[in-house]
Amino acid sequence: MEKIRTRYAPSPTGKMHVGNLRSALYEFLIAKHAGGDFMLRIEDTDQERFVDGAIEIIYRTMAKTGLVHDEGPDKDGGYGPYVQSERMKTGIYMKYAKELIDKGEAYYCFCDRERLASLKTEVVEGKEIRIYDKHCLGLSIEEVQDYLNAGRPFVIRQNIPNEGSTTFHDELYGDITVENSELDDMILIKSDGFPTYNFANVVDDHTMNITHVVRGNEYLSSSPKYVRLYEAFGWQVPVYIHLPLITDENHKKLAKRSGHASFEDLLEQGFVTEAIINYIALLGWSPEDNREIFSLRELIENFDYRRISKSPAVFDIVKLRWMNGEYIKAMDFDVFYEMAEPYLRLALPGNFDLKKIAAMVKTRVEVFTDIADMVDFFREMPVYDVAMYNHKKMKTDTVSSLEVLREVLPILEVQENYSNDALYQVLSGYVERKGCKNGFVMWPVRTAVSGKQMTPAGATEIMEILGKEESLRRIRKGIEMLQNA
RNA sequence: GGCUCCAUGGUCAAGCGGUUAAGACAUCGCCCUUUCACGGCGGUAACACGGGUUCGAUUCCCGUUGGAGUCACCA
Repeated sequence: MEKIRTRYAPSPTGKMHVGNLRSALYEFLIAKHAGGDFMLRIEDTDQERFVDGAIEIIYRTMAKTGLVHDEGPDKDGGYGPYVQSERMKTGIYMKYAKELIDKGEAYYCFCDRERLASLKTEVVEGKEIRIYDKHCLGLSIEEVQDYLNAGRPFVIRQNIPNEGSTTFHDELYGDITVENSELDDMILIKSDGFPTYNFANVVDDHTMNITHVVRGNEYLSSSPKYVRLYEAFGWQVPVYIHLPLITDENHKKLAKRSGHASFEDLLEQGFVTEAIINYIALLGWSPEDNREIFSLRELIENFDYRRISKSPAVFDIVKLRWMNGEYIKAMDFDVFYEMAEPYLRLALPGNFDLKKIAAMVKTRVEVFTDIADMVDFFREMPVYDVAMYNHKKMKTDTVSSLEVLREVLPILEVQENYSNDALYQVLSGYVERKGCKNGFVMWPVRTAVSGKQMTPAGATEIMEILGKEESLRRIRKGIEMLQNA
C-alpha cells in the first residue's frame, strides 16, 4: 500500500488556534499511526494578512508539542519549496492555471470590483451573497488577448457548469453531493498573481503527493469545488477527512474572544503542553477503551481515525483544568518545581522555603496560575474576617475559638522548636488535656495564622514556614479580632 | 435565506437491532482529614419529536424541530 502522507498547512496570521492545533495533531497522528510522513507547508498567499513572527510561532509550537514534521521549509524532502510564496516564484500555479484554461475548465476574468459588487446581491445577516455571472466566459479569444496585451488586470476563475451535480467522498461523512449551480466560479489566481488558497491547496497537495487531506469541517461544503479541480486535471482525488468543529460553550465556532482559543492563551493561563495535547486529542476522538490519559506516543499507537466523531465538540475549559491537574500530580517533583518556581517567586519574594511550599501546593493546583492566590498569605497577613472562625463542624458552645487561641498562645510562646512535628505534638497535647476534637483546636489556629479558610497546608505546617515570631504575631492579632467582635 | 453537515445526561463521550444505555468532567451526599485539595464510596442526570422497516429500535429509512458551518481577489 502507498505510504500515507499528510500535511499541516497553516497560514502565518498570528497565534496558534486550538482548532488548527488539533488539525495538526490529527494530521500528525494519522500519518504516524500508519508509519507515514507528516509535512509542514506554509500557506502565505495572502500577503495582507501575513503577520511577522507568525512562522516562528508555528515552528515553536510544533517543536514544543512534539508534532515534528518529516518535511517542511526547514527540512527538505524533495517536494519543496514548502512555502507557497516561494513556490509561486517557480511559476507552478500559473502554469497549472493555464492548463485549465486550455482545457476549458478555467477562464480569464477582467471584471472590476464595481461590476462584481453590482451583481445580483442579496444580504443575509449582514453578509452579501452573490454568484459570478460568467460574464467573461463569453469573451472571445481575441478579446482576451487584447485585454491581456493592454495590461488589464485579471483573475483566473474556475469554470463550473450550471448543470448537473458534483459528489465527493469523505471518510467520515460519506458521499456529499452538491448541485453545480450552487457552486460559484471561484477565483484560482488573484489579480496580484498569487493563487488563492482554493487553488494553491489543490496544486500543492497533488504535487507534494499528499494522500490524506485532513482539515476542518468548514471546508466541507466547498469540497466539491476542489474535487472538480482534481478531476479537471485528471489527478487522483486524495482521501478526505473532515474534522468536526470545536466550539465554545455557546456552541459557536471557537473564537478569540472566548479567551482560550489559542495555544499561547492556554500556556499563559498555566496549562502544560502535554495536557493540552491530550485534551484536544479527545475533542472529537475517543479510543476503544475508556482511557483518557495519553502521551503523544500512546496517541500515535492508539489513534484510529475511523473513530473520529462527526458532531461538533464544546471546548470545556473545566475538564482541561482537571486534566492539567492530573498531569501536575503525576509530574516528578523536580520538574514541577522548575515550572512552579517563577510563579512562587513572584508571589513570595523574600526568604521563603519555596521547595517546601511547592510540595504543599503540588497536589492542590490545577493550573500554575492558581499558585499565587494559594500562597500569598505567607507573605502578608490577609484581612481577617471573624466569621471564618466558625467552622461548620465546630460547636462553639463546647469550645470557643477565642478560648482556644488564648490558651494556646502561652504554650506557643514558650515553644522553641517550630518544626511541624514539634508543633503538632505540642498542640496535640493541648487537645488531649482539653478533651476536645482535634479540629476544634487546629481550625482556629490555622485560621489565625493564615487568615484564610482554605490553605495549602495545616496549622502547624504553616507555622513552620512562618516561624515563631510571625506566627505569634498573627495569633495575637486573631485574639484581638475575636475580642473586639 | 440557499446549500451542506450534525443530533445519547450541563460538557466530552461508549454504543454500531435485543444492554439494568458504559466511563470521564461538572454537580450533590458520605468517608478520610491539622482547613482545602487529593483519594475512596455512593447519588441526581441522557437516547429531541413524529412516522415507517422489523418479532424487536437509541441503533436503519423518511419527515419535523433544533443547532452549527458555509455562501470573499481569507484561509
